[in-house]
Amino acid sequence: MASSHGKQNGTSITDVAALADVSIATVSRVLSGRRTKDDDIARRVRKAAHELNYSVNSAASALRSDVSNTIALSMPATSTLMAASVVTAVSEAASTAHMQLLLGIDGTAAAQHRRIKTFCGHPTDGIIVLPCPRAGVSLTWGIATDTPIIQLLGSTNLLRHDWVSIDNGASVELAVTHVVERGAASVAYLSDEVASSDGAETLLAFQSSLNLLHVRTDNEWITIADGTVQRGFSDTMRMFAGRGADQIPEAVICSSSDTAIGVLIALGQLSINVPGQVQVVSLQDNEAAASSTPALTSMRAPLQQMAAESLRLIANAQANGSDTEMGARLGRHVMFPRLVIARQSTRESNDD
Amino acid sequence: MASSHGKQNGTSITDVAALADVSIATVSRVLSGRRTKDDDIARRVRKAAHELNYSVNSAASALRSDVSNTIALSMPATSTLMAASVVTAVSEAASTAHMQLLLGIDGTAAAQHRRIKTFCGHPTDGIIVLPCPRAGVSLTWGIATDTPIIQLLGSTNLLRHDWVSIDNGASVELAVTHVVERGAASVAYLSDEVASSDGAETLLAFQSSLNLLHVRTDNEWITIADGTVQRGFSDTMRMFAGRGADQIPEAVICSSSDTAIGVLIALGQLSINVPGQVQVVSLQDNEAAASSTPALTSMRAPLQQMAAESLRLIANAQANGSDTEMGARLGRHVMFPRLVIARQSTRESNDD
DNA sequence: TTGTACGCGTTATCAC
DNA sequence: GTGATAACGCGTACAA
Repeated sequence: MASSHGKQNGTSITDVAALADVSIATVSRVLSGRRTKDDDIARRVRKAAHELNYSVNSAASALRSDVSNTIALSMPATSTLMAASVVTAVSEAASTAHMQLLLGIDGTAAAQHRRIKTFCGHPTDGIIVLPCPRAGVSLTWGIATDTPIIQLLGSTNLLRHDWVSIDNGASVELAVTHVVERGAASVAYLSDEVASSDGAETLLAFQSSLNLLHVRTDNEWITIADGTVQRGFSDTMRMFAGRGADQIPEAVICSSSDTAIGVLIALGQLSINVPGQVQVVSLQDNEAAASSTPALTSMRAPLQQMAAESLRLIANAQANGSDTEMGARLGRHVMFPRLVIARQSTRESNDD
Repeated sequence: MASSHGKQNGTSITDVAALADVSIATVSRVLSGRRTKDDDIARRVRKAAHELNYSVNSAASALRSDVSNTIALSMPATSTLMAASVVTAVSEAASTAHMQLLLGIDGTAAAQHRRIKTFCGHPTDGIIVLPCPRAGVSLTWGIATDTPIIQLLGSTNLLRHDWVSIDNGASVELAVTHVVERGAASVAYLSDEVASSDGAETLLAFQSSLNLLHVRTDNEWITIADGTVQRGFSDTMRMFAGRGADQIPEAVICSSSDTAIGVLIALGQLSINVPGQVQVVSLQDNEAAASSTPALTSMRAPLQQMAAESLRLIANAQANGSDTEMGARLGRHVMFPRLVIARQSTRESNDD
C-alpha cells in the first residue's frame, strides 16, 4: 500500500530524529538553520539526513508555517526570445532567494485571470504577472487575496499593484547618445509597429532626443514597417544606393535586430564600411545580433535586475502586511532603461 | 498576528461547511468531484465556496493525499527559441491535465543535479528533465525517489528513465521527401555544427535519404558552418552565381532558419525564383521563418505531443508503482519526427 | 539547549 | 450518501 501511491522519499523527520538519536524538534531546528551551533549534535543530524536521503516535505512545511518559499509567474504565450529571457531571469532570481518557481502560461486575458486566481489558492509567497498583450486593468479584479501581486513589463498599468517595467524613452535616448558620442551627426530610425504604445513612445523619444542633441535626421530616414531581415535590406538599399556621403545618415537605429542584420547585409553589398562610415544599433538583443558580422551593438533589458526587484517588492509587501488602509493604495512604478551592449557595429568611444 | 504573515485566503473548508450547513467531508467530496450528484447539497456547497472566494489549500491537500497535481520541469538556460517552446508546450500540457508546473532553470549539470534533488523533496507527481548539453548519464545518479523522472529531448540517454525525443533521421528524410515529391532532382544541405551527435546524425540521414530516393547532390553543395543569415547569403552566392541551371541544386535544406533566410535574400539578388527554380526548406521553425518573403517551409518538433506523452508516461509510472523489480529496468524511448510546415518556399504538392 | 505536544487544512476511513 | 475523527509531516509554544 505504501508503494502504491507513495510520492516523496518515504523518510520523514521522525526517521532522521531516530537515527541521530535526538528529537524531531532538534532536527527541524538544525536543518532549517535556526540552530547555529555546529557541534556534535548538528553533525549527527546532518549525517543522518544525508544517509537517509532526507529532504523536508515542503507541503507540510508550507501548511504549518504559511511560508512556502514559492513564487508564481503568470505570463502570455509569446514565442519571442524576450519571454524566454524573462523566465530565465525570474528563475535565477528565485533560485538565488532559495525559492521555488511556479509557472503558468496562458494565451488569453481570461485564462490568465483564472490562472492568477488558481495561484492564490496555492501556498505562494507572491505572484509575478506579465500581462497578456490585450489584457486590461481588470486582469486582477475580483481577486481577493493577501498574496502580493507584482506586475512585470506589459504596456498597460494594472494599478493597485507594484509595477516593474522598461523605460522606452530613456532607452532610445541612450542609443542615440551612444552613436552621437562616437561621431554620428545624423541618424536614421527603422521602427516596427508603432501601433503599440511602446512603439509610439519610442518613436517620440527618438525625435526629441535628436532635438536635444542637435542631430540631423530626414523624413525618408524614418520608416515604419515589419521587423524582418528583408525589410532592413530593402530600406537600406533605397536609402543608401547611389547617394553621396552628405546624403546618407551616419547611424541607423533599428527596433528589431533582424532588421538591423538586413541593414548590415545591404551595407556590405554597397561596400559601405560599418562602423567607419555608418554605425548600426539594434534596440533588441539576441543570439543572431551577437554572431553577425560585424557583431551588432544592441540594447538589452536588465531582466536580472528587474526580476530581483520584483522579488524584493514581494518580500516588502509581505513584511508590511497586506495593506495600509483599504487597498486603495496605488502600486509603485519602477522603471529600468535598457543597457547598451557595445559590439563592433558602433565605433570605439572617444572617451576611452 | 493573522494579518502579519497570512498567506492564502483566510477561508478554509470549515467556513464553507458552516455556510452550506454540511460537514467538511461533504464539502471536500463535492469540490473534488468525488460526489457526482448535482442536487441541492452540491449547489449549496458550490455557492458557499464561491461566496467565500474559497479555494482548496493545495499544501494541505498534497500533504494528506500524497497527490499534488504538480509536475516539475528542469532545463538548461539556453536562449534559443526551442527552449521557450518547450516550456510553453509543457505548461499547456500541464494545464490540460489540471496540473501545476514547477520550473527550474540551471546552467550546469551539477546545478541541475541539485535541482532535481530539490524537486524530489517537493510534493511532485513527476519530474521532466531536459538535460544540460554536457550532462552525462550521472545526472540522476544517487537520487533515490519514488517520483517518476522522464527525460525530454537531450542528446545523451539518461538510461533507467523514460525518454521522449526527436527522430532526427526521420525528420531530414521527411524534408528531402518533401522537396523531391515537389519535383526536385538535386538537393544541397547547409548544416550548422556537426560537432553534436544530433548534427552528425542528421547529416548522415541526409546522405542516406539521397541514396534511397536517387537524388543528386555534390560535395560543394554540402557545407558546414555557423547558422547565421550571412553564412546562408555567402554560401548561396558562391554556389549559384554565374552557373547554369544544370550546375545548381533544385532545393536547399538548411538546419538553421537564419541561414535559410540568407539563402532567400541571395537568391532574390540573383533573380532566381523561389520556389519555381529552387525550393528552400529550414529544419528549424520560428517567427522569422513565417514572416520572410517568400515564407519559409520549415520543420517543427511536435512539442505539444511530446509534452503530453511525457505526462502520460508520468501517470503510467505512478499507476504501475515504483519499480517492477529492483530499479534495474531501462526506460522506454519514444521518438517523434519533426512536422513539415509547408509554406511558400516549396512548391504545391503534385498529389493535391 | 532539548524534548513534548499541539495544530495547520485537507482527505481517507469507518460507522451510521 | 453523510458525518465524525484520525492522520499526513512539520514548526513552535511551552515545559523541563
